[in-house]
Amino acid sequence: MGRPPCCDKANVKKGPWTPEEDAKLLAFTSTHGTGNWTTVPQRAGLKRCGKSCRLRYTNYLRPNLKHENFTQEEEELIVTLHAMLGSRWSLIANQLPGRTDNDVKNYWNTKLSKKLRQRGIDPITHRPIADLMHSIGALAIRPAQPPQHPNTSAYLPAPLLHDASYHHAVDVLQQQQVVIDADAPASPDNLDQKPPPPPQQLLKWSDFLADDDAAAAAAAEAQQVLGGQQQYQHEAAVKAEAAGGPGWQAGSSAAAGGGGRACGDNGGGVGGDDGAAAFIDAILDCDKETGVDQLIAELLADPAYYAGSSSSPEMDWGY
DNA sequence: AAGGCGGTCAACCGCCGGGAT
DNA sequence: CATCCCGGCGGTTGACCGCCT
Repeated sequence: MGRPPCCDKANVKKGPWTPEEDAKLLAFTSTHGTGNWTTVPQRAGLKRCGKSCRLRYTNYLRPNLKHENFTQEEEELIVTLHAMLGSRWSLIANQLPGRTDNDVKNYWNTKLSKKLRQRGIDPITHRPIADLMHSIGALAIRPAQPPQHPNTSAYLPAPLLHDASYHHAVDVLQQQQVVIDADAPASPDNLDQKPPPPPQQLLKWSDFLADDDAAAAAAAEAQQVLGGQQQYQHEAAVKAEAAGGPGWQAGSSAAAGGGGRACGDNGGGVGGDDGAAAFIDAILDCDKETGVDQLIAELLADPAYYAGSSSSPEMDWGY
């Protein structure tokens, strides 16, 4: 059971907002600010739930919102950030001035994911669908392998980038002596738990597990370094595992970290209202330090990445 | 002209994290 | 430490609109 409703639903208006309601809310917020949304409806003379007021304001009435179409630059940024962060729309929206998380989410669901699919890219993993099908086919002829470790992210998806680039990114990080297990310091026990994958195997499910686990753990490590602003989804994945459910979804964003990060100090702690933006900035900074940003840029510019793209090295979304 | 259908997007719902008490 | 409350988030829904037949 979740929390009880935040307001008396019987006496609350639902559905589309009228211009009068918008005017009331705008007048109230312009004079009183936006604190304590639960009291806003009453004080503003609205028969609305406080959450509804907050949503209406943040998604529609807030100053400096853009209402025009997304630009190509914004599209590219969304795709890049989605590859890195998964469906963490608020973080992505923080990098797009004037856009809300709802805007970005809707645009992704209605436009961008379709474009990616048309290009032969799986919008969830950002991998070529052909690769995924190949992997599925290869898995289908293998005997099932139970998870080797109780805390493994057994259901994490495969790396989101091209395997070669993904593993290159991991190599880069490992060469920098990145600590890849955030939950426990590196130790012989941990090494025992995660033996290196045997070489010369074209595809092995446990290889994905090891890499994803490492990527998720490294992302969590980076998160710790960044000041714990956001609880990384690796934890959620572990929790989901412990609860008996698949942790792949919760861990997907961590795995989407592009090979894990544990960069140095990014200029102190991250906090306050700019925390999320600073978090993204820190990730991007880390990518620059490790060269992952270059990898992503190369991937996005690579026609082969967008399987249907025939010629242009740049992203051409025009249809 | 009208009904079906799909796309878009505003709004709602339920859950979670964190601060306050 | 436990509980309550609030803001925020992501997923989902449903109304609306335009296009097609």
